[in-house]
Amino acid sequence: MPTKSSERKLRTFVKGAYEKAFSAIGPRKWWPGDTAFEIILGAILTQNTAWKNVEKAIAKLKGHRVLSIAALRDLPENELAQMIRSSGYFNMKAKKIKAFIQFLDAHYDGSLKTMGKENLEKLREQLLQVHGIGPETADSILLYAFNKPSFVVDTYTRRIFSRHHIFSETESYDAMRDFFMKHADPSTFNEYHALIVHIGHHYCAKGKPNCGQCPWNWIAP
DNA sequence: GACCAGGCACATC
DNA sequence: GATGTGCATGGT
Repeated sequence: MPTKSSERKLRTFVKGAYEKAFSAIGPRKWWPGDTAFEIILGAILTQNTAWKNVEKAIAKLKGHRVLSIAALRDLPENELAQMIRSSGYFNMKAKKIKAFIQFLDAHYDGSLKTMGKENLEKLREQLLQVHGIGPETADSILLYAFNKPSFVVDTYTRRIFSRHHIFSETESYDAMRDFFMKHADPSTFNEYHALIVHIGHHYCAKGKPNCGQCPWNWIAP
């Protein structure tokens, strides 16, 4: 149980980190993707995968003119898997994409527009029931495809903020999400996560706190 | 060749 | 509830 003064420090760090990062780096204008559906596909395809490999997969889908709900609904799973090879785990991800479309058809008559009218908590609960959609993917979809204020936590969030001793390296996903939901401004959730990913690319995967190479000055007071 | 990349499901203790 | 493992390509 954090004390009131430590709580205040954390809140200050969270707000300050965003402001520092924003002024150091500038707006990221995320998520990269033209439509809500493309964002959802990207969220699934980027699971534990470098974005560059996802771009190739999405380009291939576009090239075959199957980057739409209707086209992917009819495309056999094994053909879909081959098109998204570059994103890795392609058999699993093809199954996940199919599972999402089945969910959309079953609950929202295949309409993302209808789906977007549902409230955040209900949607999150439903998304987490879909095969292949865990907390990060669910929050990415909610925040970037549907503009709902659900903070996205990822491997970089854990890495960066644990190195700054804001929370432990083994902190649970929900605890970290709750932390940002409580301490950050909802209107910044979108940019905040985008900035974290940008910063994360500059933090060495292994490394001690303040190893001298990671750009601490981007967020530290 | 090792390690990493914007996770998740499932088995087992 | 914590811990371990399979999934897989592509860049450094």
